[in-house]
Amino acid sequence: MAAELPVPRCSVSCYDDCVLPPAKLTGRALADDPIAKMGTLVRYPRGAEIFGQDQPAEYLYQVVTGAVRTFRILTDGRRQICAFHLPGDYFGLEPGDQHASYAFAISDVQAIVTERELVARRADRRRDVAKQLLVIRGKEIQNLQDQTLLLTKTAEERIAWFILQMARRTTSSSTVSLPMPRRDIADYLGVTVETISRTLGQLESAGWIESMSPRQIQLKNQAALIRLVS
Amino acid sequence: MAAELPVPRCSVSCYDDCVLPPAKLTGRALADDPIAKMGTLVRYPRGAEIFGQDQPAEYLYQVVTGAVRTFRILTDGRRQICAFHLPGDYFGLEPGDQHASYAFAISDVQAIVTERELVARRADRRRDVAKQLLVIRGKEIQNLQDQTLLLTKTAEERIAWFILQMARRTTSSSTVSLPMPRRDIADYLGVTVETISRTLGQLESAGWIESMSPRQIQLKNQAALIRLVS
DNA sequence: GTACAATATTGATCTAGATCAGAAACCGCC
DNA sequence: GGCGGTTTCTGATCTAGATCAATATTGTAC
Repeated sequence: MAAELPVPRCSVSCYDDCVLPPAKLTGRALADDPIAKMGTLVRYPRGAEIFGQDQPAEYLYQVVTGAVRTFRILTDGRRQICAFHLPGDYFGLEPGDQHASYAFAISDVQAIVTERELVARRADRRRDVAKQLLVIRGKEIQNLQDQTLLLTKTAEERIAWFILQMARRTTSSSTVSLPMPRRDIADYLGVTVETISRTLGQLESAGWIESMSPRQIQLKNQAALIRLVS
Repeated sequence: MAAELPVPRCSVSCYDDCVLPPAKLTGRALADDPIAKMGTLVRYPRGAEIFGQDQPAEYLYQVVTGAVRTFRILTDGRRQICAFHLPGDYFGLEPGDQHASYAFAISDVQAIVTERELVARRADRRRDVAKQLLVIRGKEIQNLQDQTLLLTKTAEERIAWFILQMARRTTSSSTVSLPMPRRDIADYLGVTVETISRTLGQLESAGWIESMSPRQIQLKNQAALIRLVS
């Protein structure tokens, strides 16, 4: 399952249509981002392990296309999804020098992979690199704050929030793609898959969303969803 | 309620015995910590507001004595405690330039207060300052990861975890002090005060803890608590 | 296309913890 | 010390969402 770092092949995936076209983000990343410029583009096939918990954290990753989940396995066997990483997002910059989570490719993934040590050395000399590292951690803090806030809310609020967040992070059209299976969403929001299903059903009955397929939903009444998460 | 920055007075508090004697931590902070050296010591009386949500985040704080809570007020009126800050802990280094939370003194507090702009300028020139900022954010990420993990667990596990964490963060003796009221613990752990009370009662019946007073408990069977949070 | 496995939905119970209500303990103050 | 407000504890219900169980749908491989 583990993918060696240079994996220069990419199978065709049924989820390819679920993810954001990478063009503009790659452009931004390569132009404005001092770290991405240092790295090399690596491809991971769907389901591949990008890194494992407790492995040495040697690389820093930025998603270019596809979707990545990072998660931890708890002692009771439960799985906690830490985050979903979409094009433009960084992951793998752990507080320690060991990965605190697993990272797997949800769909086929292209990512810019940079040696952490190289980044660290560069940050010593260049302020913009040091600044960028601080910004990456700042974003991660905000995501975690959102997640903790979320975990104190009702299932309906969590799921509405998740849909809106995915809408914001992927295409801005009213069609939201959920590249990950229900199990992942459940483990991220701290509810069961059954609750996800039921609640999506309720939101659809209310006429606020419409499900095209399990991985593709339409926003019919975004304002109502926003009011719900307020 | 808002405390102007130089508040050079300190009333005597009944909670003074609940907090860690500051000597060794202050020593470490001033000696090893390149940021703390830049700041000035400020006192806040119990209950004082240190900063408010949406205020410009001009300062960075490090607790020297006492305890601070940071929290957010949600749109539904509920209060979410973000963190408790004990001697040695930094707070106020927001991802943005506005505070995302309130900070209040739980007991009388002494804190080293440093201008963020000064820190930022210094970080441009000195690698150790830039590094320290990254470390502070790294610690915050770990705390938030712990909290998200916690919020998916049962009330008993959350409370046992909280006691152990407080034991670790304050004196290492078997007596744990909880300087904050039950309401704060409840809002931090995402349970009700009633559940806190009942669960502490259960832990006491099990012979794992013994409550000296509401704010002071003895660990009778630390191993059992650790097994519980595993 | 057909078949099989994985994923998602729907239905019927059960329970941890919320909520509501009140009693007891504690603290600061005079 | 005794008083009044806050904090904590205890008891009785209620409910959101978990769990258990079965069915339906979807995607993949042949």
